[in-house]
Amino acid sequence: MTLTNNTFIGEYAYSLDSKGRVNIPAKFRQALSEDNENTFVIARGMDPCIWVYPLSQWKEIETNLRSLSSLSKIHRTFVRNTARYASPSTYDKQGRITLTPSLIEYAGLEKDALIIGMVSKMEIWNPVQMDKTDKETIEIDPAAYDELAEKIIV
Amino acid sequence: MTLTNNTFIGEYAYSLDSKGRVNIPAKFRQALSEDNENTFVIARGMDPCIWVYPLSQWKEIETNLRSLSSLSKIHRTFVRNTARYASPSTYDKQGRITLTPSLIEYAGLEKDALIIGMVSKMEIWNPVQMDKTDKETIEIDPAAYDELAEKIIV
DNA sequence: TAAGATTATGGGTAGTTGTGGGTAATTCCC
DNA sequence: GGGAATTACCCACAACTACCCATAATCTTA
Repeated sequence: MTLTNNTFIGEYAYSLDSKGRVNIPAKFRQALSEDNENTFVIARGMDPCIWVYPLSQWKEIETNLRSLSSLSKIHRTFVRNTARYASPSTYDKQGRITLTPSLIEYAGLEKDALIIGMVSKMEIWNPVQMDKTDKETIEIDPAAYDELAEKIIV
Repeated sequence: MTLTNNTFIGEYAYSLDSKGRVNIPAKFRQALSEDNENTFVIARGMDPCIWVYPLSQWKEIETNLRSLSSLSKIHRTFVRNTARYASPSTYDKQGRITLTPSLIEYAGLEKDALIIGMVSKMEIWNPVQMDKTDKETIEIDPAAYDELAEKIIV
């Protein structure tokens, strides 16, 4: 059963091998539309994890980045911080993508990798780090949730 | 895997050899469209680094520079500073371009060279200088940065 | 439940990439 | 115009990466 194109939900536990490869859940691969050419773009997440975009999604981000002028220091910095750690990765015959050493280090990945569907993209976490972040998040400001409630219906 | 034509993302650590040559990442070379004739234009960056444009991209910049009137002192200065240190460089069979001594000095390059994809162009940094600039960036106006982040959904 | 298909994980190999250095051609200067 | 210095082009090697195959575990289907 395939959900909407390029939409990812659910959580999967995989392992990172000695060559820096992780499996992409079969369901996620099936959800990828043809124009992605079996390719994702991996990048630094805002949290200590790796963000994985379908190629088509990333291209939209690139288009937006192109519209920023390098005369502005803030724009330059933003483009640099966004593009710098990003890297395309096509999955192999077995459905694995290769992560860069830089991103593996950033996310603190070791043997285990937790893959989480984030609807338009996915995240790769060290399970230990995920636990830690979960506990911190419990103390989220209720007022902030009220603000969110106005933007989104669940 | 090739992304969009003339689009550069990711970070690569290379070395500058005794002849002033640096490698262009293979992925970047593959992204170059045919009409660039294996040629880049190197120029002074706004930050202490070297900007490397695909030839076709540089030609667009030239067109834009033409539209600036020399009646304005700011325009004159901008055109002069931009054009003055710019120089075309075709990569050799091994994929390396030769940098000019003037630009090497401007960017403070020594043995190590950090190449950063900036979507429409790339930057060459001395890694030490990049670290320093990174730290300064923390003091960037967070409000302005957040505003950008809202315009561009990553 | 059994057989077949799919999925997750490990490892081998050939081709590509990054780096150093050598030689011929060109440019520059006296 | 001749010599020195610089530049452009070529070759070689080591390290790495992408691609391939193999196997075990899991899921699907008849």
